[in-house]
Amino acid sequence: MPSANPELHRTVRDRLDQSEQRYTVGRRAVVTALAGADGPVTLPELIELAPDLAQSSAYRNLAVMEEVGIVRRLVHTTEHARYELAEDLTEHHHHLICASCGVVRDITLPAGLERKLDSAFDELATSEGFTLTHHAIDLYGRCAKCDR
Amino acid sequence: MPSANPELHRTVRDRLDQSEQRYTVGRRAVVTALAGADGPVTLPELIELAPDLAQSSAYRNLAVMEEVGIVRRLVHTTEHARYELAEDLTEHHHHLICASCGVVRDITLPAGLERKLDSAFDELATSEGFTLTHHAIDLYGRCAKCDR
DNA sequence: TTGCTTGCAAATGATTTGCACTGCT
DNA sequence: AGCAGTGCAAATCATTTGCAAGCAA
Repeated sequence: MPSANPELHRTVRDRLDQSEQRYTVGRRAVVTALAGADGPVTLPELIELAPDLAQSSAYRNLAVMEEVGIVRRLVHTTEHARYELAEDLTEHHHHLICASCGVVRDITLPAGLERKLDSAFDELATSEGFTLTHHAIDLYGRCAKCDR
Repeated sequence: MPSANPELHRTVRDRLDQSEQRYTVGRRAVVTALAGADGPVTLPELIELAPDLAQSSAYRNLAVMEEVGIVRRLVHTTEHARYELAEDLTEHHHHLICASCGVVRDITLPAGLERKLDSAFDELATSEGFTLTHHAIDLYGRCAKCDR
């Protein structure tokens, strides 16, 4: 997160309060570390940023704060990895993911939109010094079955 | 993948040949299973679709075929999960990922583009019976450091 | 034959959990 | 005091690997 929101800690505390959770030193350390990083952080990185925190506490605090909506964990699934055929063997597509049951469905965007995206993405990446190879878009929601 | 490409197996065999790899029964079973699924598949699912395959062989075949570019594994990182603050605590952003060194940098798209995407995504999801909550876009490439 | 592939069982490594202790409230 | 939070070490679970046997070139 580029710039730390000054009210961040207050907001976090409020949100924890609402869930009858405390804003402990360890949790504050996690939030501060995440807020100071310029991208999502792995657990070893987090512990490097907050060396006083035990590994297990880091995991536990992350879990609590994820539950309460303060932290986001970036993986498609907690459990098993997912595999698919390479794109040049199929066709360019993206994923529609049900946050409730976990199904993942392939979807295709309109060609015009994809073209527009490609150039926008390229421009952005170039300005950051990256050479792009591909992109992935995940849409999260609830599927018809889980929605009722 | 909705419909199985009839030349799929030929292409796969060619690609394996080029890397001095064999197209064995087990590998064919993996490809057939992936081609028949309507989305990316977990390992337990794969084994259900190809029951004669031992778990370890499934993993090994997936690894070989990923190496050769036949299979794609959908995870942000093989090793540690990554965490970040929830979006309502920061701001809506996406990720620029270096495929070589693994760094992940936050990026922001032009507001106009985001708006356009939102409506396009919503429309698409709705037509599939999904109610969208959010989306994630990952741009993959090589960072300046790894690129030279 | 020669070497890649397989299955099984054991090893590895990230994440989780039991338990006793510490520290808020 | 009472209970949530912590650290440590042990447990779990997905994935990987060693090894002996099977199969293709």
